[in-house]
Amino acid sequence: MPDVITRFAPSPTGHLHIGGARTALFCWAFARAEATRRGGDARSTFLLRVEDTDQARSSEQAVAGILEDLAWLGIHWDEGPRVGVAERWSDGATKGGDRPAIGGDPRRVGPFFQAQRLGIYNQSIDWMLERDLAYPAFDTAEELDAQRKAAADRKQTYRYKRDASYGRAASLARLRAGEPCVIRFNNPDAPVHVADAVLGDITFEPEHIDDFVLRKADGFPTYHFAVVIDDELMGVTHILRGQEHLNNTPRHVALQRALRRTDTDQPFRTPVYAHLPLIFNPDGSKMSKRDKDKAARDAAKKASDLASLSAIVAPDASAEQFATWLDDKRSQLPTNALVRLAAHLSLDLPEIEVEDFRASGYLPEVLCNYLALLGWNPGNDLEKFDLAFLATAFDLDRIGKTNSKFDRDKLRAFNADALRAMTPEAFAVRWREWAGQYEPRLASIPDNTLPIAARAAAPRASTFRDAVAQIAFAFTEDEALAFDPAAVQKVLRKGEPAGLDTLRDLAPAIGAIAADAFTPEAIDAAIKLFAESRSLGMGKVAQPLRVALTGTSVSPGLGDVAAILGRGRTLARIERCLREHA
RNA sequence: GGCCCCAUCGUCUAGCCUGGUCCAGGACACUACCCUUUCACGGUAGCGACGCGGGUUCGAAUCCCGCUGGGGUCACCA
Repeated sequence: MPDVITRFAPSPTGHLHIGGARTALFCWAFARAEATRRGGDARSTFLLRVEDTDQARSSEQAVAGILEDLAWLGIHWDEGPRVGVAERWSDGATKGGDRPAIGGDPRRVGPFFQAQRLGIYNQSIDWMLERDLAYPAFDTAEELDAQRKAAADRKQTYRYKRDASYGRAASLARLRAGEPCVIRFNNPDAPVHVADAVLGDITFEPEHIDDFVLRKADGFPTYHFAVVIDDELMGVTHILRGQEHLNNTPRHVALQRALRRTDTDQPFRTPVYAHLPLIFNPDGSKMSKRDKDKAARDAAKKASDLASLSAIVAPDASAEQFATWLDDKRSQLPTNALVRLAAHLSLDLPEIEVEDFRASGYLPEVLCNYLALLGWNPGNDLEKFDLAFLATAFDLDRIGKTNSKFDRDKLRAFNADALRAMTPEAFAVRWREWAGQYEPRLASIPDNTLPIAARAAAPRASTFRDAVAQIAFAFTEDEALAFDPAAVQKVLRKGEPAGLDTLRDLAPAIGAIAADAFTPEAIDAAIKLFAESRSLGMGKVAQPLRVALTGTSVSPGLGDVAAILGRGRTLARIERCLREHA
């Protein structure tokens, strides 16, 4: 059976978008599952190609970020840029030591950066030029704009088409003379049928397909041209991509029909296309980086002191930039400025890119699981599954046609379930690993205490970031702990006996536990014993202690809280509470 | 606006191809109750959808047509 070859072809103009991650996931899963279904000697190849033909917007930094995000998700490519990645998944945590590489070029179809393949594209351009399948065009941007505007004024659709008066010989001469120009496709007037594995057969009439540009004036190929050449040369058999590309497909198919390989003279093959439904925000808008600006802007406008906010964003954004940003919905703040502003406003920025979900403390396997459910399902009630399952069960015929809205609540619920399913020890390992990059405060919790913190936080957290918030009391200096006035009034002052008095009586019982026996179980037992000995309800005893240790009336279990703090800090906080509220 | 795609609970969806087993199943969210030292977790129950109108048929969520609605796309961006 023939091999199955899929590809993910991101444009390195920014971070990996969540929609792109899903496309990559589907491409990866399909190659694996389809090769297995074909059986025999069918191999699967998932390749990664970087479409960096936009010189102005592409960056090496973006490439690195995208590769890193894909690797983090566990979507490993067989061919493509070679990078070292940490091995994950087997035991849930990152392994130290060896960093196996992923990527490479065993079939010698690279390079995988389009900017390094200009010679390849130009060979085909020359081939087409010779046969009048392509031709140079010398229109300026202004001329084209004017023509488009004129067409719009006449309420007509603009379509670039070479007419009979075109002077081919003269144009080729100008091209040879080095005059700047683009190369356009001499598109034959024929209808194009696209057989889409998801959407079915679609016909595009020739009057809607124009003589689009193949090579830009800067010598770089356009997306349409590079994608067709590379998919052929790299042997791609199945193209899975977002539905926004559906209207591009007839161009690609028309090109495939016109082209032959310059090495073997074989005609280009048309791969199987599968256009994926799109993913939107809950309100139906496009998920875009601007959503982060919008959230921050809305919060900033509600804040009272705009001048101080302006100071927060400096030096990443000037005061003028900030002022502009506040009023202009389209303007964007540098990421660093945005992040600091959000932190200052205690605002959670909406996650849009994979990096955002990572920073928030989602598990990569959960993100993949949730993403897989957006536009695909196994056909039954099964919702929780892993990459290994996808690699066998994924198929094109179960991809949906309808666009979906990204439901962050459901993702959070899935992540919360996964966190709760972990042992405290496993949770602690991955929590620590995450915190190394995103939450330095967790370093203050010693290794032997972290599982206790994990156990305390896990049932109350949807993400690692949430989990940190659950033990935030531990990050405050004992003498700096803030007491919630309402809690003090209700828990410490009111009642008979008053909570403060109960706390004073309870303190020695806690203090009686030795430092090396200061475990959650021992602490809970001491509290319970004390309550029983005084014939007091647990609430009467526990709540005053809770306020003393955390400053609030809401927290994880007291045994855990006290154990996280340790004997010394626990007693110090009780002592301070009694002193401050006497 | 032209072209193209889509249409089941608030959301993600199963069912549709191969009409009857669907007064439509699951998940998230929401509500109530139970558990409980707070908050959670957990448990139980509940609320909640076939966009509208025509056909075809003994029978339609399922097939056909129209309408409406939503989305995509119309670059020397990808």
